[in-house]
Amino acid sequence: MRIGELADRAGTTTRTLRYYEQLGLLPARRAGNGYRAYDEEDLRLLRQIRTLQDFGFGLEETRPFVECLQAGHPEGDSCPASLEVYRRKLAELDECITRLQDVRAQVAGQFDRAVRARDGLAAEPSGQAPHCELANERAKE
Amino acid sequence: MRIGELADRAGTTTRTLRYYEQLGLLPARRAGNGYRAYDEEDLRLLRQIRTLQDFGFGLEETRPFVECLQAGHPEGDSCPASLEVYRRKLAELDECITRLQDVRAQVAGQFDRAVRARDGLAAEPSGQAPHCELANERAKE
DNA sequence: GCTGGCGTTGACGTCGGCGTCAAGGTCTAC
DNA sequence: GTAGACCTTGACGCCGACGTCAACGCCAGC
Repeated sequence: MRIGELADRAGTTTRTLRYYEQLGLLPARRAGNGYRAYDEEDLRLLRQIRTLQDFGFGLEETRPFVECLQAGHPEGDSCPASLEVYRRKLAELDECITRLQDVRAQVAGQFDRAVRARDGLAAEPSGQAPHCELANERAKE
Repeated sequence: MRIGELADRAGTTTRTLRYYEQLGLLPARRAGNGYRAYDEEDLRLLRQIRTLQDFGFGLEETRPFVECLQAGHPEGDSCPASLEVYRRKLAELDECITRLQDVRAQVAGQFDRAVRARDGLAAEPSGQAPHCELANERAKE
């Protein structure tokens, strides 16, 4: 199977596949003419990558899963390293969700206050600003 | 007040202030020597921007708030355009949170299945992959 | 006058995950 | 033999919000 067909079957593009190869994530054998040659197993690897990406995993995070499959294990998550990535991701998701809920509450508060102010009902002067950390992390220092 | 002092007082950098000016977000008057000159009102504008940024607003989304203050209103969210941004942001947050919770459930499911498989308990062969849309939106088409 | 600490503009680098173009090679069908 | 559908590598573009460097101007104190 050549690159175009694999891309089509996985619902992605040739550019993406070359990029993955460049990262060493999805290496390809070569045919005599220099064309990349893939097989059904590569399609599995690729699908593993895409599935994880759909979950928000970065490409580097998918690497343990791919290597696990390449090592001959039945599933990409049959290896300890993959499970560890799952654990880290779950923690990350929890933190992210918590932060977003926090932000949502703060924004809703600001919104309500602003609407009440607009309606003439001068509530508390709003005190000080909420000063959160928010979604796309600024919680560096 | 010059750019360095304003940056210090707002806890940001001069590069950031020049960038905001470049966007037309925080224009500066000029002293005779070409130095940017700011006053306390600019500090307010800047704090408004930073507060919203901490909530995850993009710079362009802060523009209505800044313009509202510049127009002389008591608060950045005293104007309809700002309230509209609040509304959009709340909807965006809700969607994002929902999606993340969805992803979290799917990842947790995968994790549990993998752990059970590892422990020898061959549960259902896992059927097909979850195939979600996930956090950083891939839900394009 | 000279050092040091401010300021100025301009331009390139960063991060991820590719898109898009350019200039060519390869293979198949007609 | 030639069109056109594939493939190759290389390189630049994009998004947002700045960081960082270069090369220079301005000003205060010694």
